Amino acid sequence: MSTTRQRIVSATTDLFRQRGYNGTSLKMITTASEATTGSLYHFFPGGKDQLTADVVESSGAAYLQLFEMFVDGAPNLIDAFVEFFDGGALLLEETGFIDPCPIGGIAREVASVNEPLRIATQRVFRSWVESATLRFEHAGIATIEASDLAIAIVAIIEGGFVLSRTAKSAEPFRACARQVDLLVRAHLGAIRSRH
Amino acid sequence: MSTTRQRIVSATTDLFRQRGYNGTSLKMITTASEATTGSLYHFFPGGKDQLTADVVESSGAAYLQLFEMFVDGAPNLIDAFVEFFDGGALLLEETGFIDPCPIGGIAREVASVNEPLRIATQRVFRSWVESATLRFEHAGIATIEASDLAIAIVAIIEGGFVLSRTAKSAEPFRACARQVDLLVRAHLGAIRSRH
DNA sequence: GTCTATAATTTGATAGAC
DNA sequence: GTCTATCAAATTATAGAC
Repeated sequence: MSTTRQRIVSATTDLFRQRGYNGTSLKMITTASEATTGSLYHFFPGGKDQLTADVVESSGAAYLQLFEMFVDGAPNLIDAFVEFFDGGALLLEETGFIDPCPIGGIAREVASVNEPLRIATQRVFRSWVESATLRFEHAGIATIEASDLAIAIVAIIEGGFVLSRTAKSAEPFRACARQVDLLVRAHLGAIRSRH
Repeated sequence: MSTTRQRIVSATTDLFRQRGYNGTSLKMITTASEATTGSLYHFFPGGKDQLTADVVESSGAAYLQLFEMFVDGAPNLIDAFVEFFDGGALLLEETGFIDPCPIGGIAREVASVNEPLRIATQRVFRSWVESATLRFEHAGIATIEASDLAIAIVAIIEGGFVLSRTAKSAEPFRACARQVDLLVRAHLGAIRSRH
């Protein structure tokens, strides 16, 4: 069984993935979660923004865990990213190209106009970049290059989602996957060539 | 002198870059452009969405022209992208990290819920990818790889903007620039190694 | 914890005079 | 082409009973 609070967060996450932050009203959220206004404000006295911060935090943590599962469960970095991007492409297709990740969209809408939410999204991106950087370093890539690579991959995932949603096709995201593969190989090749 | 119509489109573009599509009201637009509701609906009988389509189309064309200017004016592809990304990083800093490009944000907000606007953004992205692909082919890169590379670079630009706006720092975008440099070199290097 | 009613404001859009 | 007045609906949020 799911609690009212969980239903609200889950419905909000789904709505944000389809319609974005400003495109989602509290009425849509209470309807989709079968909760009342009273319940929503009981769990989130800070209203829409507090609820949004919760969505950002929980989605961010879930994606971080998913990423680490892929990388730490794969025999090597190359395979890990192939699997990870394959999963993303399938998810896009299976869900009719709604946004796999609500955070980038929220980030874009709030970055210049809502400082608390901007900071919440910044924290999430930083956690992803740090996690990926650490894993690249463990694979032998130097710190600075590892950080650059991690940032670029997060960026290309975010951008790839936008292109694929816009085209209603997973092909752009798959093209991004192939270029990430190339890029990671270039970094790993640079290690071998130093020996 | 600027016409009323131009002021409306320009003000809307700026507001979208700061607050997104759903975050911008017609009231904000008429205030910022010093136009009245009557004027707005005179030039855009289709209302907000027709105005948005105009913003997408004109911004898309402007960026396409800017990109082609950089590439066709540079001695080679590597230099062209270094200059292009440098310009993007400076723009971010100079404008206080508002979105350099309104299209990606609109695309994300409308992709699943507004089919005419989704198609408008799709057309823009396609025009960018086609232009870049053509130029990569002219540099000797095979068609499929050229297309993949073009898509990945558009994605990384969009994603890099999001990361830099979220961090209020141009550093993430500059990290993306360095990885694009590496990636383009990898593709050009693959040509030389075939000779 | 949940419910309904409602406040106060803002939204996109229209009408019709000038 | 521009202006003001106005509409109907939707918005976030609060109050207070249960």
